[in-house]
Amino acid sequence: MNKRELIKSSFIFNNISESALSRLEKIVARSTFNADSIIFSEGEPAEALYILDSGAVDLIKSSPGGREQLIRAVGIGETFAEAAMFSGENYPVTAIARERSSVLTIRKSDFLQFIRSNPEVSLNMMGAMAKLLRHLNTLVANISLGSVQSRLASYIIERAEREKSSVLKLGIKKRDLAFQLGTISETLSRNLKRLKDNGIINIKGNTITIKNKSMLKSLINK
Amino acid sequence: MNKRELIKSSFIFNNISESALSRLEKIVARSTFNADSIIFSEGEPAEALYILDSGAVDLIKSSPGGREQLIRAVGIGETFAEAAMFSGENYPVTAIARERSSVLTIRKSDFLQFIRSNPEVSLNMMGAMAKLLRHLNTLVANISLGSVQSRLASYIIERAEREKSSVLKLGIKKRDLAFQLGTISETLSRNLKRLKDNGIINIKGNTITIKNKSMLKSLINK
DNA sequence: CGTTCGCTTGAGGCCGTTCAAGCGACGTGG
DNA sequence: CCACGTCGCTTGAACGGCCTCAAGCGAACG
Repeated sequence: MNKRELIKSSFIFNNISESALSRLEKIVARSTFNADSIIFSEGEPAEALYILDSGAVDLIKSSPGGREQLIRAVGIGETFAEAAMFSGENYPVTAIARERSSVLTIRKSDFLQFIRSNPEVSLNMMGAMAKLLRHLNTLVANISLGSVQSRLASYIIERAEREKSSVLKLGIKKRDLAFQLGTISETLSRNLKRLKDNGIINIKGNTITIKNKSMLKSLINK
Repeated sequence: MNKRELIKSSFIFNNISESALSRLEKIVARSTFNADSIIFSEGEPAEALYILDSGAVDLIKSSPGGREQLIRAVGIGETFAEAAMFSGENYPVTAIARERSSVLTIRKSDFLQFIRSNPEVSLNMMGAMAKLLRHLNTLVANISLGSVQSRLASYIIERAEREKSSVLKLGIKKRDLAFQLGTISETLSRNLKRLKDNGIINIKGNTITIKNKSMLKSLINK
């Protein structure tokens, strides 16, 4: 997509005026990252706000021991590194491009100056941050209160409802799904088997078929 | 504290103009909650922004099974229910007054209208939300990547550094500390014992003395 | 002096991890 | 075209962390 179109289609610059859009174009840069490359690392000085154009970006936290936790899978048109704009000096997470990805960047000082004269962008920004807060709230609850079984159930239900189908083609490796659920492939494998053994779903290769949606729903938060 | 003073001392209305302060006074109400009473519940329609005046308020998520996870212990002068102002219709968490607490409330519509004409408040609000995002990021990491031992170690280190002392008077029941660390009193008890047995800390009643700070630090994120 | 409260300690069990092995699909080179 | 490697996934065995349930114990208090 061309830069102008992309800016307009992003959540935070939605419905922006033409004149503001022109000013924005001057302070927005585009850059590209290869699969598995790091866009920024936790603890680095924060310099820019990012908007995902194409590809896939994960925000993760990692422990000294090498374990990782997915914080957010960034959607296309979404911003990331919002918190770095308004508090602290460093990025709180690491951003990794999972596939070859194109992003827009706005330098922190440029962005802060820009929103001063565009209060409607502030409102959008607060909307975006509020959504994130909600996301993180439920993430905390999912991790601490729910089992892998429960997180897997919500994942399947959520995707089924989004795609309005009871047949899901995963589209990602099970290893990556496990990571997204905060576990490892062995554990995911065992949990899928359990759901299958209980007659709740069917699995064939990379495809899951929901056989008993209400039982699946009843497993959430257990 | 009187209302005017309190508003001025809160983070998001810091350095506000006199005229704005006068307008604020008209839309701010004060209310009081007894210990262990619920201020609002997760899922309820969100009607107001809150500022903690005095007392102690916890924001929690609970599971159908009755388990709870502390999301945030609200500090005095801090706002809560920010996310409810800018996204969605419902509160994402439950707010409980742990002691008798006094809070200021601003109705959602009043607040949204107010910030439109006070862009500096928007900036403060974004600062507050950004801090929260950071807090939640580290909370997720702590819960999912670290053990109870690790969370306990960070808690002790953090308090010791804040209070600039290697002797800590807990000031809360161990049961509540356990909850704050996302565990239960038995597990906390065992972990304190382990630290003591390893010569890292000393415990006498409600007081912890750090004997080996570097070893304690090395346990964080393990 | 007995009850209650907060805390500790023990026994047992569950969930999820690690380590290790097996297995089918697939591709490549002999 | 087959043999052999790799890759993604599954399955088993063992282990460990944390929870539950239950009991014990000292301090505070009526």
